[in-house]
Amino acid sequence: MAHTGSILLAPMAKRLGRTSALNPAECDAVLAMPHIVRDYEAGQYLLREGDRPKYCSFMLSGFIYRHKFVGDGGRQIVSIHIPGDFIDLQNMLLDVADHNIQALTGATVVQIESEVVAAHSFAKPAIGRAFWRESLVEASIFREWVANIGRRDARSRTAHLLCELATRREAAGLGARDTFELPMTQEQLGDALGLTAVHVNRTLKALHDEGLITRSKRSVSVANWGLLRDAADFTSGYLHLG
Amino acid sequence: MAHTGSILLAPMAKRLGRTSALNPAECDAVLAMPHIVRDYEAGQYLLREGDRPKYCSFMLSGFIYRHKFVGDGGRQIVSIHIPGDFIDLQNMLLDVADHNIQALTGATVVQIESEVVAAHSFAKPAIGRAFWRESLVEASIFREWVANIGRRDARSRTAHLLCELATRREAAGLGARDTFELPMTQEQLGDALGLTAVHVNRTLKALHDEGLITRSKRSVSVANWGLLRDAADFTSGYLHLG
DNA sequence: CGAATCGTTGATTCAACTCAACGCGAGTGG
DNA sequence: CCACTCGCGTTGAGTTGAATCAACGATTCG
Repeated sequence: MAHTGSILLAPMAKRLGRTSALNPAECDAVLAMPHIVRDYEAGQYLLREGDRPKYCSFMLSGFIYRHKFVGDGGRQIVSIHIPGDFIDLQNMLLDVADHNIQALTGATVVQIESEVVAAHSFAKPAIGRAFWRESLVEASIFREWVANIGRRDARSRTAHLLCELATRREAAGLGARDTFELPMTQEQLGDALGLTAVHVNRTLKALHDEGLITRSKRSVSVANWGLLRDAADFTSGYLHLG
Repeated sequence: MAHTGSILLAPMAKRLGRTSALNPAECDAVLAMPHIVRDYEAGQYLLREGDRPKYCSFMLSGFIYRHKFVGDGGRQIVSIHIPGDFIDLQNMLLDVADHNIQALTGATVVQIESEVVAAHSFAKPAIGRAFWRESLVEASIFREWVANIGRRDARSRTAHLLCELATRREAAGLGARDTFELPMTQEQLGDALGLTAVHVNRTLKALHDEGLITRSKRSVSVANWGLLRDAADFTSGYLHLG
């Protein structure tokens, strides 16, 4: 179902306007982009490595993650997405997907044809800058993940992921950073952190015992932001929020 | 010294045309971009975290790498660049640099003001697509590095880096992939791989003893591409070369 | 020749992995 | 309504891949 001027694109326009100023005409152009809305079930794939993506997706609700498989059967989660994130701007100008995109929970996204995004981007430079910037911020997050996985120990690495998600959630207007739902299994956290599920369990327990976080089922609360941030060696500059 | 239509931009136009078709007018526009040429000495910084970059750089010769420092004094190299690579497209639309850029060897780059690149990108969409695409390919490489560091052991991880550099060198027209200069210290290789210098030494020795590579001083030769590729779990898809 | 940097190797330690068992809650079906 | 399964979390015991610590070679360069 294609819409025009749908209210469903308002969150996307808001996100683009978060760090890139859009004037009313540009904002209207974004809101008028033809799109479809899709719901995914937990575990469902949005895209698989080797596919030729046609759409750019923007998240309205749920959790979605992207991952790559490696030769020995393991896999690495390379990013975790929350409402307000774009999911495959990176595939927009690339023919073949180099990784998988999968719903972590039930999730709703709006999808816009890649060529429509490109057309708008080059028709109105402010829109193009906003989209391009989003893809550059994502690259910055990848760099931080490389550093996080390559050079921090399990405790610091795990704390860093929690700090990042808390900060991104807050920036997306999804609530304060001191309590948030994290519906990932410890297996999935391990795949994101380059650790085993068992070690994630022990690490979370240690963070809990130190009084940095509290846990219940699948949600995490930050008990002491300052201590967690220090443990994580976290600074938010790489998120380019400001 | 600003130039117009300089022969120095020919490699850049060639690179942009490698995967994105540019017609003669677009190609001329690229060649006419005002730019300066700069030489850096080994170890010199092109940009530091926290700086506000003004230029986009394209490499003509040498090796340049980008890295981040972490809290405990360690650092992580997040990318290694060879002639024909763009170095800070990612900083083009971001105000503050989130990492350091440093010359690994003596290096020559052409620098173009970020705003000039942006202006050309939006004036001629084919040029914009080519630049944007370059930044997306770089993001894809970051994703592979996350997976490489997070989920492969030292042997496979090290072999993977060698395969990547060999493949990128060949794609850049710098020579066959079976022998190439790698002027990095083992300390630097460790910082790129998330390993210690000592363990890099042992790992390279093991790859040598297995007959996968040969070494002399600071250069590496691939002795058996098939075996090295298998050890590395390497496939070139993520480089988006074709 | 001396100093400095980098590479090499051995001995030891440790962080994270592996293997294994058990607990627990949510479904599910007899 | 209970027994069963299944997925996930938790914990312990033992192993291992990589780090650490330390010493010594090799090369370059002033």
